Formats: sequence, structure tokens, C-alpha cells
Amino acid sequence: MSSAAELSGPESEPGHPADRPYPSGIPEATVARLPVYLRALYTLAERGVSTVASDELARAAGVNSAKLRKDLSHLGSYGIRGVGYDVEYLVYQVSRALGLTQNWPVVIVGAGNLGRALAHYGGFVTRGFRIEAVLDTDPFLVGGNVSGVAVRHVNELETIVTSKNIAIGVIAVPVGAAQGVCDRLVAAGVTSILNFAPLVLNVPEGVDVRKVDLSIELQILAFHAQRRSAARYEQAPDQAAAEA
Amino acid sequence: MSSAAELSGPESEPGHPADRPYPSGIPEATVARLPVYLRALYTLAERGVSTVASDELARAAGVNSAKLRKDLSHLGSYGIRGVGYDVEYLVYQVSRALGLTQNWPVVIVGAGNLGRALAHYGGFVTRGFRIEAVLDTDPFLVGGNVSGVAVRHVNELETIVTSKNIAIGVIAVPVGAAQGVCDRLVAAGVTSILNFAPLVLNVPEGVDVRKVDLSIELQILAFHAQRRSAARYEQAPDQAAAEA
DNA sequence: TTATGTGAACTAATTCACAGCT
DNA sequence: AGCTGTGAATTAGTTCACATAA
Repeated sequence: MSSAAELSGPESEPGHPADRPYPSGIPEATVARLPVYLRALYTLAERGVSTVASDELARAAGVNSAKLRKDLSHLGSYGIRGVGYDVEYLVYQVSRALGLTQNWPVVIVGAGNLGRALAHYGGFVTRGFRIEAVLDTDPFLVGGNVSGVAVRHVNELETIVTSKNIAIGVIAVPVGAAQGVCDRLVAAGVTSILNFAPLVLNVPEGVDVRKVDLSIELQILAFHAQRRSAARYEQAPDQAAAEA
Repeated sequence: MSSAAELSGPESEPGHPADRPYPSGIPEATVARLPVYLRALYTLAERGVSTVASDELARAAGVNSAKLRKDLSHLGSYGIRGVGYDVEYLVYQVSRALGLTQNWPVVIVGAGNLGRALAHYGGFVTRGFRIEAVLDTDPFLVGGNVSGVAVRHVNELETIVTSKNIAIGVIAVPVGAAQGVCDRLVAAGVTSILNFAPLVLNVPEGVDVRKVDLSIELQILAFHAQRRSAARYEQAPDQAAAEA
């Protein structure tokens, strides 16, 4: 979201995939699903599966197979007709498309429950990311250790971001502190931000922000839940009333 | 996502908004933005703003004003031409559309860092939701207290869901336990699930699942970050190389 | 055979631009 | 005079269905 549209850029003429790392025109909706495919592929690989057809992979990823094939076709033609996809090779291609062949250093700001949960989550994030630092202001936390990473004071934010060349920052601080932390991250050179604080961050052009927001997700669920019960009521008002 | 498409159902003929709670055809993309508008409206209300124009509200929500107006138009015609929207009235209408005029009881399964973070997050969720129970298996946690809510053993899941009529469940357990918890929630009658575990949950038709996944978000950021640096390289290879 | 890759058809979402109301 | 509400135009995303290649 946010600056995603601009980043997709003008459609470059197709036909020379060798010029650039990638044909440059992978649709946003596809990008958002690639990580899901990647996870499914890892699961298959762990089970020792070496080849997979689009139906099966699609089922594991919770999408239909036409969508999966169309998505993968944006990365290139990596399947074998009549057979399927080589799991290991596809893992590599999807990883490469997502930019996970390099190891992105990440800073997590906020060592509260959420920050710690994210750090522990590390197990999953491993491939492609490493937590370079966890920052907080609380003197009880600073100097401590979260999931093997030392907690340092937010004062050091600029030094750390600069010296470690950090491009990705995670904001896990209370809402009141979030914009300030964001500004500092951006000023220090961070261009990708994952925001867990419930507010719309203000960032300059060229900075990519994604947000994760519990209350938004709950509210979307409530909407559907409400519609479900309303629908039930219309079909059989008496029964629905009895249930309630 | 997930079962959202089916839930939207066939387009009902327009023209009698009084029959049903809602015209029944609010687009998914709109539903996903309503919570953002609602938050912006609350912020304005707290500041004592009583009327707001679409431009301003749109800016606060991080969207453009045409989209905002189109979104709101799906709920009804609640603005005043030449003036704007009454903040308080719009809060009510958006809340009603989202189903937040009732108070949804929620169960959080998992009292680890993530579960606790979610429970504390409660402050924001307040309006429209209440945490009815937090469950875990860890004997060190069971019997304790998270954010004013007693932590109870997962054994009690069925009893609690049934007796409290819980329709929304949050899964904040390790990935290995998630599908099992999901199955129990569904069997007990939960029809809306917010999943934080990094896997695709298997649920029967009619159950609505939304997922929140750190690693997916990070991977999407990595994709854009990669494209950004690739673009920079193409424009000025020497300079980009020097930066790295 | 069998399953990919993809044009073509379709559906959803966004943006434009202005008529219509206050 | 100003801002909403919305048809119309545009763009993005999905699904179909089959030609193509192993």
C-alpha cells in the first residue's frame, strides 16, 4: 500500500527479462501472495516433496490454481508442462523475486509485549531478515535481551541505523510515540516501515509504509459477522431470535 | 478476504434501504477502509471538531477524497453539500455499518507475548469489543491475569465460547497448535477468526478467517525496497554502488 | 496424456469530472 | 460558492478455457 502504486512505475515494454533483475511489472496483488506461496513451498520441501502441481500448491496456499499460475507467470516460466513445479527451484525464484536472497537488517523499535513477540517470531522471519537491534526507552528493558538481541536505548537509533545500513524499521511503540519514532527512522535513512501503532503515519514521498492493525481486522470481522446474522434473521426470523 | 466474496452475496436490487439493516452491497475494499475513517473521526471528535469536509477527513485517513466520498456513499447519504460531514453523526453511521453498535465478546487463545500485547491493545478495541477470556495451556499463566482479564485453561474453551455466546476468536498460539485451536473454536460455534499464526487455516464454509502475518508484511516491504535500490542502480550505477 | 502459461472475458476497484443540493 | 454524491471512464485483478509443450 501507500507508495506501492508509484513504485510499480510505468509499465516497461516487455521482452527483455535479462536486462533487469525483474521484468519490473509484478502486480501488487501478486506480490502480496508470493510470501504465502513461499511458506507453502517451504512446508512441502520440509516434507521431502520435490515436485508440486499448481492445484496442490494452490490448495496449500488457500487460493485457486488459475490465480497461482498467473501469479507465478509474472516471475517467469518456471514450471514444467505435464509435470508441475520443482519445489526447490521455485523457492529460489520466489525468494529472488521478493528480494530475499539478500539478508535485510531490521530494527524493531519498542521492546514491550509486542516488540518482544515480534522478536520471538524471528524463527519465521529468519530467511531474508535479521534483527539488528531492538530499541526502547524504558531503563528496565534497556541493557536486557530479547530473543538473543540486546535491547538498546532509542537514543542510539540514528547511530545504529546508519552504521548497520538498516533499510527496514518496525514500529512497536505506543501510539503517542509512533510518529516521532517514524520521523527519526526516516531521517536516519530508513525507507521501509512496518507500523503496528494504530495511526496513519506521515512520511515523505519514497518511503514505503505498511501497517498491521488488530482493531481494523477485528472490525472487518465484525462487519461480516453482523451481515451473517442479519442474513440468518431474514431467512428464519423466529429461529434466529430463539438462538439469541 | 477468504469467505468475504461469498458473504457479499448476490447483488440485491437497490432502492429500499429501510428493509434491511444495510443495502447489503458494501464493497470489500470499502469495508476495509471504514475502520480507518472511524479512527480518524474519533481523533477529530476528541479535538472538538464537529464538522469535517471530505478532503480533510481523507487526508487524516491517508486516502484521496474521491475514494472517501464514494466509500461513504455506500452507507447512505450522510453529508451536507457545501458543508461536509457531521463528525458525531458519521461516527455513528460508520459504527453501525461495521456492526459496532453491539458489543462483540471476543476470546483470545494464547497468553504469550503476542496474546498479552493484543489484550493490552484493548484500549483501542474498546468500542465494539470486549475481551471475554484469555486462554492458555501454560500452568504458570493460567490463573493469572492479563490486562484485567483472568487467564483460564484452554480446556474451558468450549464452555466459555458457548456460555458467553462468543462469535469472534483470536488465535495467538504457536503455529503447531493453531489448527487444533481453530478446529475447537469452530466446533464450539465461533464463525469469525483472527489468526496470528503463520499458516493457512482450514475452516469449513461459512467461517470467516482473517490473518495478520508479520513475515508476509516484511517480505512485501523487502520486495519494494529491492525494487527501489534496483531502480537507483539503473539511474546512477556508480553512485548506488558507492552507497552500498 | 497431463498440467503449464496465457489471451480473452469478466468482475472489482479507482479516479475523473461535474450535476445537484445547501 | 462550495462540497457532496455519483454516473462514466479507466485501471487493476480474477477467472475461464484452451493452445502449447513436456
